[in-house]
Amino acid sequence: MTAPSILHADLDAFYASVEQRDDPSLRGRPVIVGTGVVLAASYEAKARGIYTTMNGREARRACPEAAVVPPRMETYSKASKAVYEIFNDTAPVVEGISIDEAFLEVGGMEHISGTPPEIAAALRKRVLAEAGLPISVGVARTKFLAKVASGAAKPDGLLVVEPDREQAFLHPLPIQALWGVGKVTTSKLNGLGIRTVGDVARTSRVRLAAVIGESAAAHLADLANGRDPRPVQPRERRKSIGAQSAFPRGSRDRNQVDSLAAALVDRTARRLRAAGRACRTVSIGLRFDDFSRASRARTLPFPTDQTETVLAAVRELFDASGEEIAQKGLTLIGISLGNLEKADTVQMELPLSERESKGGIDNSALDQAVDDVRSRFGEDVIKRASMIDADQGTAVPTLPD
DNA sequence: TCTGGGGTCCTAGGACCC
DNA sequence: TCTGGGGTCCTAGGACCC
Repeated sequence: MTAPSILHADLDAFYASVEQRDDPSLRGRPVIVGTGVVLAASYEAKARGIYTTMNGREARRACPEAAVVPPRMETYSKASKAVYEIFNDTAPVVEGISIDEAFLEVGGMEHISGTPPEIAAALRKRVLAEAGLPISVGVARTKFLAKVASGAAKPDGLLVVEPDREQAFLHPLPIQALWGVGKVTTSKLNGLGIRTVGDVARTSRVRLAAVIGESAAAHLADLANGRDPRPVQPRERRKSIGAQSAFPRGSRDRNQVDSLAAALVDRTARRLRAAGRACRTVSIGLRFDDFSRASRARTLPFPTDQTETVLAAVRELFDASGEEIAQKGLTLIGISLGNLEKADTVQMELPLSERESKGGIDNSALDQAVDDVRSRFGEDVIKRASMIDADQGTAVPTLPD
């Protein structure tokens, strides 16, 4: 069996730790980040029963002595970048999972920086010294085991799972420890009398598949038996980008909804452009008074990064949901832009004369647009040009000569 | 516990293509 | 009285993650 060489590094109570780092008066005290809802709680607050997503009012009642601070997302983002620099300096392959956790592959580095447990210990020291933040690290043979190990090491700990201890470590854990097992899957498996990871390992794939489907069954059976062939690899670029906003129940007013949607589109489209990306699929998400949800999507025939174009699509989608919104009342709207591509396509609006739009197009308008783009951006920027029928949304591929 | 804001992945059916 | 089937794209919904 191969030796453990995968690290899972996970910053402890990340947002709260950043606050305690930046304000010494908060150290050693219960700290709650987020006013409306708890986004993060320091370990001192967790010890008093405070948890993430908890209602803010509830949290203050449970722990009146806690310091409640508003989130400072930019500061957390900066702190995360500093820690990722240390990750990248520590391992040749780093797979970022989120703002506060990552996998590191450190196999074959004995002669350079030591054994994986030694590297993990050094990493923890560096993150504390240079970023001022506590971090827990799990070391194991697979990603899943390393992740569970870092969780068991918390707070501010290091845990190495040796290959001959894997079963003893894993099997007593509740099934929620398995990646992909949440509330729904837990209750389905409990129905079969399955409560621990060991129970999953001892249950046949066929029996598992009968309640959770083929694919999930294979996945869980693998994890429960210590099989996890996924290598540590850098993440591909993000696949969607979005924003959402919740509000007090009962909003049905068309104008209110429209202006909030426009603000969300504006925010999201800015981020899209800042990332140098363009989207083809525009989706909206809705949550109603009764907490039911719905989504609508539309895929454009061309990629765009323009606020106006996205907003037009969003308005169409809201129009299609108008009746449902009026009936049920909204409590949340979200905008999501998917099918992201590199923003290397220019979309131009080209008004056609009535004769052209009714009686077929003679391409002279397109030629003109191609000339226009060439004069603005250079001779060889155009790889392909299409004409879009604005009413039907269909693209007519047309190659420029 | 009456529930934020950012994401990923999976399933399933229909359209459309060859 | 039945049937082609494989592949891709799109939409909608849902579970799950941090």
